[in-house]
Amino acid sequence: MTTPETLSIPPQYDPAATEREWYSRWLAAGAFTAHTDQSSRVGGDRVPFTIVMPPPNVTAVLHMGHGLNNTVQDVIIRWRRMRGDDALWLPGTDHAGIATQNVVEKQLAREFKTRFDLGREAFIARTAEFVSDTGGAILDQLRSIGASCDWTRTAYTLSPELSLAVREAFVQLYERGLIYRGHRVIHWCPRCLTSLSDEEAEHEDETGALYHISYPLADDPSRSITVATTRPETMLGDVAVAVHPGDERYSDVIGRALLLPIANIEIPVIADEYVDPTFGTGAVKITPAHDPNDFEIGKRHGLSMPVVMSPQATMDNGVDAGERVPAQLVGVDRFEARAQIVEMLRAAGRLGKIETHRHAVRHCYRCDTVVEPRLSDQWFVRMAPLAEPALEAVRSGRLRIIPERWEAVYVNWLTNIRDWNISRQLWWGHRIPVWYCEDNGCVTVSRTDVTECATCGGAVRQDEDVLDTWFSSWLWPFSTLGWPNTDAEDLRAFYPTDDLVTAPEILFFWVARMVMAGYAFMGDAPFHTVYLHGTVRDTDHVKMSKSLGNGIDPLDVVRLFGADALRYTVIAGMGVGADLVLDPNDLDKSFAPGRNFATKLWNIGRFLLTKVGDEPVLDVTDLPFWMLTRADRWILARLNLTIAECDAAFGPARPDDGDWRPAQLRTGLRLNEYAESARRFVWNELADWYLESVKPRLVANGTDRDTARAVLVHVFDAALRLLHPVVPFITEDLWQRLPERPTKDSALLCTATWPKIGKHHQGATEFERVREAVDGLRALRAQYSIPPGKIVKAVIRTTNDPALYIAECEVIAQLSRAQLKIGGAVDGPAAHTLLPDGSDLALPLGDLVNVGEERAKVDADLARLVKQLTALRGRLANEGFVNRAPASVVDAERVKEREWSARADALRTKMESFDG
RNA sequence: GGGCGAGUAGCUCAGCUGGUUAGAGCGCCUGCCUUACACGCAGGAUGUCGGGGGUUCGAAUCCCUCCUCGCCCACCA
Repeated sequence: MTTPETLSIPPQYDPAATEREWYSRWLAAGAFTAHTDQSSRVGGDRVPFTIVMPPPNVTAVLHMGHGLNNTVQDVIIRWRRMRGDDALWLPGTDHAGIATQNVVEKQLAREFKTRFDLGREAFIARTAEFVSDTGGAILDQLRSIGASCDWTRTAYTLSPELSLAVREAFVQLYERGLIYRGHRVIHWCPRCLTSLSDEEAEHEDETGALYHISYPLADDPSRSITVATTRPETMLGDVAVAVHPGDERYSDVIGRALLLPIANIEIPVIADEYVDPTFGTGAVKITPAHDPNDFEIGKRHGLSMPVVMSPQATMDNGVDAGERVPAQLVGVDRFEARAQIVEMLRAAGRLGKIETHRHAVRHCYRCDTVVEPRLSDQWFVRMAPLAEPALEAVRSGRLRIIPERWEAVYVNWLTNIRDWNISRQLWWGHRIPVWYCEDNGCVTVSRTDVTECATCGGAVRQDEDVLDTWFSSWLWPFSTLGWPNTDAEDLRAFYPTDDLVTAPEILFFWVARMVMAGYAFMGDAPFHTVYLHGTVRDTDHVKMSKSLGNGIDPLDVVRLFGADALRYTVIAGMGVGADLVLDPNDLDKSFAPGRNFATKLWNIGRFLLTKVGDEPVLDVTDLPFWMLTRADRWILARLNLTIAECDAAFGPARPDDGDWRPAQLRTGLRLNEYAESARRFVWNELADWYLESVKPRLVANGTDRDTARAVLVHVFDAALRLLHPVVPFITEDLWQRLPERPTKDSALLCTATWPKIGKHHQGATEFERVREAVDGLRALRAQYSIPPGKIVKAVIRTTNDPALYIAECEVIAQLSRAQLKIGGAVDGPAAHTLLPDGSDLALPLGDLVNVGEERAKVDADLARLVKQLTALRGRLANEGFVNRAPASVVDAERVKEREWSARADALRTKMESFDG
């Protein structure tokens, strides 16, 4: 037998070594691997629970946003794993078309090269090499925060398997008439040299100018029409000026010609309902190739559509432009051209007033360049038919979004959905599976590569463009499981998945589109719950980002405090859907909650384990009622309550019968409440009360020691299970050190079962009376400034069953440092406290009376000063000025110190005489 | 322009469908290195729950209104 003293538990918890050790043991045991054949959907005996990880960009480096996102997923998946589900958390990365291409192009730029110098094949090879060298590093980083992903199923959007899915999806949609090639004005990034979807061109409010330009009538130069524009450089592409058909100011000029300044071209005045006669001058210049509205008007009126800018957004005579752009402007950047054209107009006397104007300008979401509307040929997905089932999913309760308020945003977007431009003029991505015949121009859309024209056998050429990155991401919940092979075991076992955890920023980019794809290709929603968490921000509430330099590297936090501290801080500190505010300049403070809790947990374990020893313990359920003390029954009851609270906070894992009932829509996944319940139990109940009260029982030999050991181990075992999802490493390490016990059901805590609510014992709340007595005594001690070391005598006179207090006398004495007498008279003056059960708690005062009064007086005198100081100090400390307090504060502090030290001396003298 | 969210202790935030004395962490104050833990223990202070109305026996919680922030969406040139 090993005696408690010989057990070796390091006094300091070493996160680095512990985390490395346990993570590799979990991996070695295959603890994270889901088992296809265990899924109840294919005849197994476990209900599947699946989360697909939002794939980070393959070249990404872990930041706090990832840390938060993946911690949430890990807490959920570990919870389900312990609940006995066939839990699958499927990890992977996204090839991230534009983002990755940009990274490699930047590398090339340092070598003074462009991708065109390399050519398409060499560029793709180089990018692929870069990705295979450095890519996926983020997945390794996720291991260090404890992510329990099934790494055997790691996916990548550009892998052969997923590329097959992409091609299948494209062809299917084309065959269903949902993909088409369109000729229209799209958002064009002149830096990335590609088109963008509406979602990728982000609005940003900017102060610009509204330039008024007068266009003279061709046949009467004395008259002119004034138009207003924020983009004068596009005037060279004007093909008309439009007015409202009912606008009397212009009724006589409709149909007549205007002379477009600079270009010196005649353009007509046309009438169109689109024009708002009350806005500006009521006349609008029409530039069909560089404005989506003008494009529509142009189509209605059969106007030509001259392109006057190059793809790089320099002025240029493009398609249909003739010589509109004068030689001096060709090649000039659009913003420089704007300035020059304004000057030219001024010189020609055609420039009117210039007003400052606030308006939204669209920017490229990858490089922030101002997007240029541009006429071109692109591939589009017809979205309205796809949106229908996605809307129905939310309306019927098949799909819930947490927090609920995002549902309205989701519905609004889907209701007003526009077609999705999916072609990108990039090289890094899935090439569009369309081939054009060189001879007859016929188009072949194919699942397999095409080498010759199907009709004429002539040479074919594949479409040069690649697909939007999100065209592969939207297939993620099923492409990663084996689709388009609909017989794939994983697909049958795990689709539909369960929860999707992500940030609201990609609700449209990704989440809504996944729902649409789920219905379009699998006939069902890809998941039943979308959990949208907040954003990580700094103390100024600015979103953390590497470029702003206000980020926190999660790996720094892991290094300093351990992964558990990071995880606990993040989970406990974040309400559902709320942002998480952390201070990048004070990691100690930001992660104190997690660090402190991990240390506390370690110390609880260290104490408990050394006292309990390593002989096997009894099963607590076998212990007869009479062997349990009040403290035992109380802590067992608190454990039951805590389990219930944790279960309630997590909520139902899935809807009972396919659809969520209205009452369930807002329940569950309150991870902060779960963490707080578990923390409160181990710290404020187990450590502060039970552990303290059980100390004497553990040093004495006999059956009561065994009872205490059994309860202690049982309760701590359960607590570690409850805490495991949020702090997996430290709980696993402590759990492994617990002595042999009948309830140990797994070699690893990681795969052990979630605690169940145990037997309810009679009188489980009686221990509360002990707590109240101790609280009462402690309060009296504080009130009368009794030194901590001094043992006082106290008397409890109870109208209830005095046996309760008698039996717990030792515990009360231990916790309050009082010699307790039950019943009897009190000699001389005494301080009294009425306990909640009606008992009278009396503390004989002797000489203490005066001390108490004096103390009360001092307190009253200084209360206001202290109050003000506290507030002021708090504010100053918070602003970092704690050492530079204004003189008045320092003075006030001094006064207070002097007062206190004088009074304290007097008190001390009195106390000493009392002690003697 | 439309929609949504937030405003609760010095700071960051919980407080769900209205019900004892409004909570936590950090910070602050007092006292303790009490052989598990000073990243701790014990005790303590601090809130006209953004302002103003209303509903109710009762409101931080429901309704109206105003103020201040933040986010999302949007083709008025």
